[in-house]
This record gives sequence, structure tokens and C-alpha cells, in this order.
Amino acid sequence: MTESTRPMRRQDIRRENEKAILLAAEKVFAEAGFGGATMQLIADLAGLPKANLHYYFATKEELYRSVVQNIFEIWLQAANCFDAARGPIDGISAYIDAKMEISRRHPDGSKVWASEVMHGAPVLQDYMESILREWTDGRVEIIRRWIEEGKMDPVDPRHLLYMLWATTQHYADFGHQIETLNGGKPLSDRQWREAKENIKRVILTGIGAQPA
Amino acid sequence: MTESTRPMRRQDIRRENEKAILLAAEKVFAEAGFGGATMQLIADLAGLPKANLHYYFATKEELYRSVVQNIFEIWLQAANCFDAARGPIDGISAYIDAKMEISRRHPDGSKVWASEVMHGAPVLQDYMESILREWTDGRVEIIRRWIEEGKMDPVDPRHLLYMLWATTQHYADFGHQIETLNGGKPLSDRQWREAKENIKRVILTGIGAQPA
DNA sequence: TTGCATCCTGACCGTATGGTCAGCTTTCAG
DNA sequence: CTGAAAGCTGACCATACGGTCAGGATGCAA
Repeated sequence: MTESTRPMRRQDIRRENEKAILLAAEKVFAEAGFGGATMQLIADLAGLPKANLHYYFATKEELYRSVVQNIFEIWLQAANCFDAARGPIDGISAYIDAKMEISRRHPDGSKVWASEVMHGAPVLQDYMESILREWTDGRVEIIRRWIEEGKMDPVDPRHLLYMLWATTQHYADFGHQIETLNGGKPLSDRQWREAKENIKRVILTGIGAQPA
Repeated sequence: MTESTRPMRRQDIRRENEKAILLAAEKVFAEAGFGGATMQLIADLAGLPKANLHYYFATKEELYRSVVQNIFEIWLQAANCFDAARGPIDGISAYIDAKMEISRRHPDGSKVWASEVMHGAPVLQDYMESILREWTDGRVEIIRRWIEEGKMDPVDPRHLLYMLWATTQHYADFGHQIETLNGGKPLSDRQWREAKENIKRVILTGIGAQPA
């Protein structure tokens, strides 16, 4: 029973190892923070010797940067839901769904992202000042237009966006608290659905965008 | 010019030093996380030699625990706003005000608390399973009663609470992001007021508790 | 098959960190 | 005034961590 000694192609090796390392790193960084994470722990979780990590990622900082950039890209992707929409009901609904899905599917990445921002975004400052700001300004403009067109109440677009980020992100970052208050069990499919519906309902009603 | 060599009383010395250490620790833990924080940094910030820290707090863990418990108590205090209220408008308004004030006045503590929960609440697990759960259950009951009395729409009380926590906490934990998107400047008094008003308005309207 | 680039890793190193301790100074009760 | 308790600290230690490196193993193009 030799465990299928397929002679991996070079490309595959690299891709698979990088993937394994990034996955392990995401988890360890999420659980311990940047300072508390150790290359040894990440290596163990990835099933590789520590020295091998340094072959793929020269430094801990570089590895961390990769992890953060990964989640940032996922985060930005969800943001597109906003653009296609014709009004606040479609747009905000879709955005909440997308961000909640991220909180559910990538809780570790979400935590790393939150941690990074909480600590002053030492790695992502550039992104925040360019890409994020641009994206935000664009979305603010869209919301402003919706308000002008009478599709929703005149709510401050920025604070509305913060509210969307906060409520959805919360289910990842504070997942442990939610789980504890849920009797120690993770939210079920139904509970996730309820969470999404509640958020959507309260916010859409709150901004006067609910279909009369 | 001997800098006012008042001969401090023993009690005062202890209280003042503990206070200085806790304040410095809160800041360093908030900025670097538990793993990234160093006793040396905390000592420098507190203006004391490192060995002196260990005189008051035996270990880094013990110091961290004190910081976390401090903020948890502040957090719980704000929770009382809920009880005195006669309806959702009073109660939720007051709670949002209180929690926003915490985010503004104790951003470091808020971050430490968020970090603690994000990393699985290694220190606070007991509190969460007893005090926090109790508090939450009580508040859920209050909200349920408000719904029964027709004072607000039938929104899931738990998810409503999460929403309150999330939106208010966000202004502390993601303060750096908000500041960056605000042109690099901290929110002004007016902007804080607007933030509070927006949150209150959207949520209260969202749950159908706005005075007709 | 050969040669080489890529991949891999055990052993090692310098440093920084949490923590200790012996011995000093200061407060203060009796 | 005196002695003991409380407060203080420079110097020290063991450990753990990020990172290095020499040299071996492996795939792959020619």
C-alpha cells in the first residue's frame, strides 16, 4: 500500500504546496494573530518541514502578506454585486448574501482581515488608500443616486456601508461568541438563512427600500 | 528643580502603578495582539522598568487577563441601559448611545475584547458561558415581550442583538479603516453624532419601532 | 543517459522574549 | 528611631523563534 506515489509534475508540486501553506497559514494567523503565529505551527499544519516554508515564502511577513491579499481579493469580488443592481433592494440584498457567504466559507480569512485592520493595516495601508477608497467612493455615489431617485430614504451612504460591513463581518469575527450563545453549536443552515433574512429585512426596511 | 518629590503613600503608589501598567498594556495589546505584545514595550510605555511589571503582574497572561476583564466590565455596564427602558425606542437608543460611547472612549479596550473573542476567548470562555449568556437570554426575553406588546415588528431578538453589537463595535475595531476612508482624519464630534443617529434611525425604523 | 534546475530538509545560529533573583531603597507602624 | 514589610531594579537565564545553509533528492529537457 504505497500511498499512490504519483510522480508529481513540478508545476503541480509548487501549486499544491503553496496552497497547503497558505491554507495552514490562514488558519494559524486567524487563531493566534500575526505575533502569536509561528512558522513551526504553520509548517506542522501544512505537513511540511519548516525550512520548506521558507523555500516558498522567504519571510513570515511575506507569507502573511499573501494570506491577507488573498482574502482581500475575495472581499472585493463580493463587492461587485452592488454594481449590477438596479436598486437598493437588489443591490444590498445581493451584497449581504455575498458577504455572509464569505463569513461562512472563509471565517479564518475574515478574521485575518479584521485583525490586519484592527492593528492599523500595516500591510494593507496602500490598498486601503487606493482600491478600497475608490470602491467605497463609487458605492457611495450609487447609493446617493438611489436616494435621489427616491428608491430609498436619505441615509448617509458611508454609515450605511459601515453597517453592512459590520453586520456581515460580525458573523465571522465573533463566530465564537455566537456559537457559544448558540449552545456551543455552530449555526445550522437554517440559522444562517435566518441571520441573512433578518439583516436584510431590518436594513432594507430601515432605509425605506422595502417594497410597499 | 527636583520634580515635586512628594513622598507617595504606599496605597497610592500601588494604585497608580497598576493603573499606568493596565493603560499601557491595553494599548499595546490592542496594537500588537497578545502574541505581538512584549512586556518590554508595555513597560516602556508605562515608564517603568520591565522587572517592575512582574512585581505587580506575575505573568503576561495575568496582565492580559486583567485588561480583558476591565473592558468586559465596562461592556456589561453599558448593557444596563436596556433594562430601565419601557420600550424599544428608549432601550435600543440608549444602548446604541452607550456602546458607541465605549467605541469612542475605549477603542483599545474594544479591540482587545474583539481580539480575545476572535481567537476563541481563551481567557473569557467562562464569562461568556455564564454572565454573557445570562445577560443575552434576559435581553432576548425583553425584546420578545416588546414584540408581543406590538411595540416592534417580530424580528429575531438574537440577530437583532448581534446587529447592535456589530454596528457599534465596528467603529472601534475598524476605526482605522473608517479613519482612512475619512481622509485620514478621525471622526469629528459631528460625524460621531451622525453615525449614532444613522444607526439608530436605520435599526429603529427597520424593526418598526419608529414613532409613527 | 546526462546535466541542470528545482525541490527539499536536518542541523544550526543569533536574537528577543518572558521570567527570575539578589540586593537595594523607601515607607511606616510601634 | 528602628525594624520589617513593601516597593524597586539591573543583571541574568533558558527558551523559542525567525531565518540560514550546505548538501541531498527529484523532475525533466535535450
